[in-house]
Amino acid sequence: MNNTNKTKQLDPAYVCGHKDPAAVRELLTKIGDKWSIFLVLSLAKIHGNRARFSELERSVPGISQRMLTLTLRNLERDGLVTREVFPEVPPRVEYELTVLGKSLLRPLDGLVEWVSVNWEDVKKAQSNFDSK
Amino acid sequence: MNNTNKTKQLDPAYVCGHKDPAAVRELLTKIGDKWSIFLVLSLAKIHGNRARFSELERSVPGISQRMLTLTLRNLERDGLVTREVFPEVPPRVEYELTVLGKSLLRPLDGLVEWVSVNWEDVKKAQSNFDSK
DNA sequence: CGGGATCCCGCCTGATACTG
DNA sequence: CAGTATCAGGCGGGATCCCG
Repeated sequence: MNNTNKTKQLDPAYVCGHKDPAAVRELLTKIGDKWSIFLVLSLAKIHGNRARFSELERSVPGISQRMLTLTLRNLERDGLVTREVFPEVPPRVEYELTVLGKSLLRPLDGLVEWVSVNWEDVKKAQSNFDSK
Repeated sequence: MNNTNKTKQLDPAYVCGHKDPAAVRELLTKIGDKWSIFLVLSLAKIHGNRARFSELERSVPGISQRMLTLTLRNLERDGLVTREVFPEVPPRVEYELTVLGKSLLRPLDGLVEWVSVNWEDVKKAQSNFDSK
């Protein structure tokens, strides 16, 4: 948990002052990563939040084997997914969202919701900006 | 919202039963951008959500002039900030969060909150992972 | 003061090949 | 099947110079 606790829900100062901005930025960088969110969200919608390597590879078209591996490693390192290796032939490895990983889905949904509501405005602003 | 309901279940990019995945990813990429969030959050905590170029440069330590300019341009293009030039000598330019920009603070705060609560766990997971 | 224009390097990432 | 190893291209971003 955190120590300082001046919780003002929407006060911008809270956003900037209260918490280490580097940590926030680090998280957002992770989240902003193309493959990370696709993987987290893919796992989120899979039954049991669990899938093996090849399943994930198929469920995230366009991802290279390399990036799939690297991204999964990072997610594992961050404690967002678990990696379980089964000593079989051929080998089988399953990845699963942790409780921590699932908890991230909630704030993530907040952003997704924001996109649903405001994305058209953003696109409109963009095309308007570009036409000048 | 409006997009055709051709919900491709197998579309990897399809986000958890939500809208346009590319848009979500695009937003997250923007948000994940180091300087973008720092600028948005800086503006958020400034009185009137308004500041001039040099103020922002000072309030976001480490940002280069180039990135400040580029990032502000992008934010303006996305309709998140406005840019107002005053025909003076020396020139003065002020940037201000738009209503749209401010609305983004709310979901953003959700992530910040998540960091406050879970960041230690993430760090713990990381060091634990690294020590193996 | 608030940029625009260039140069340039590091790292991210994709493609390809190999392996337990 | 689930990776690792290696090479190469792109580009994000800093540093620098200049201008209205």
